Amino acid sequence: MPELTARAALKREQILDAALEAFLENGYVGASMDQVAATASVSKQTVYKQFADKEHLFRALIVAISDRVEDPFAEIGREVAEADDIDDAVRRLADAFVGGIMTESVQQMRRLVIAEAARFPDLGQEYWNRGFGRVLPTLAACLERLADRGLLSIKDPVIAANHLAGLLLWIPSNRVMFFGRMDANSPEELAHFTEVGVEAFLAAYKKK
Amino acid sequence: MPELTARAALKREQILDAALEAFLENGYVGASMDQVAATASVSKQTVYKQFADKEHLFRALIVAISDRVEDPFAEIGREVAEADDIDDAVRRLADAFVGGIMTESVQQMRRLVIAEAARFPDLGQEYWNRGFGRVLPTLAACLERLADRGLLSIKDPVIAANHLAGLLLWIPSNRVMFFGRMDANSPEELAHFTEVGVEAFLAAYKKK
DNA sequence: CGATTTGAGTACTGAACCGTACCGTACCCA
DNA sequence: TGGGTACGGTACGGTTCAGTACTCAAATCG
Repeated sequence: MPELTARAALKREQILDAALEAFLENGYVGASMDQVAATASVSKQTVYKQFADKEHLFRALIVAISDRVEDPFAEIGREVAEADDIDDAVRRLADAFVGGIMTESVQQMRRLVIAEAARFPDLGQEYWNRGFGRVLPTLAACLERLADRGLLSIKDPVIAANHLAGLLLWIPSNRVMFFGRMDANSPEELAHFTEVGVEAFLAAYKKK
Repeated sequence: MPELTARAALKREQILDAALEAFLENGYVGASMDQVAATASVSKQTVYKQFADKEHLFRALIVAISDRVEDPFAEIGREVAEADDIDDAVRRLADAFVGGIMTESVQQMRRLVIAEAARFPDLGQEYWNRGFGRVLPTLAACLERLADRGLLSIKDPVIAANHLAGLLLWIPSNRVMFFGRMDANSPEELAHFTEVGVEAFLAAYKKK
């Protein structure tokens, strides 16, 4: 593992930022290494010193981004798991969930990874595992705890977590994916979809 | 509207078939017109006689495919709407729905359109409207009829239809999108996801 | 301060590809 | 049967782009 100098590490960040921009805008094939180097204010020599070729750059980018996905639900999850008002608890969980995922950057990455999943299936796997694969168990654990406390009625916590995600995200996520624009959902619509999703989840999973 | 000779129409079909294959495999930028012509067993001259350029070919392909989406739920929808056993009715609806959508061709097109939605936002719209936009109202109408007959409890039929779709498709569709392979879901898993999705939908929307 | 490394800028090579042009053949219609 | 059109094959011009090479200035280090 070659230790990078501070300067080299900085350049590397610049290159990855530029690569993110280029790949998001034009896809893997459409993005050019010249464009990346120019946007990064760096020479191609420097790019190719850090990354063997275009494919290595792309892989490094996806891995770096998916690593950066910190789990913002760990805290809200722990907190909500001990709440007493189940309606309010699920609602807060849903707000945090939707707020964290229906973001321009997350949705753009989602589209990019999907678009290249046929070319780089292992990267799709990787991104899935480090992204959703990390927040979903947290969500599931939270729901399981609420079930143990007698507030929800759940057979399979992972399925329940997926159902909550599907109820909340199916509509707005599809819109962004197909319409190609983040503003496919107005904030009011997003709030509405979240609300009716929460209601459906509670109707299905709330302890009677 | 220039009338096409039978021969020209045949060639056109061959070209569109080849274009579908090429674009699915390599995306818009990655697919080459030479490849399309070769796969179609046609000269480039013929390709460019029918389609002004690559973009026109792509647009024509997407429109042709989305037009081809006949509504296979109209019949099953009408039939199920008058059923008496609500559990069985929803289950049959779900089977038809999942069976019709979790198909290799549908999922591949879905990925392609999503991948190019940033480049061709209007095509994403078009595909959405002619695809989901046609089957979803059918589903909603069916659910509404079941609600009118006192078997379901539904506020907004379109939302309910979307919730059913989300419960059924969120997991397997995401798998295909990210894993890049259709066999990301075994038939057993697919059946399981469908079953638990139906159960959750019934728990949420069945008339008590 | 001098020597070595780093990197920006740029030019270059080879390949791929879009769109066009040309040629010779097969088919179609009068 | 003969003239014209459609078409397959192929070659070509122009452009883009990945990856390499080279020059020279600037930063780093002994």
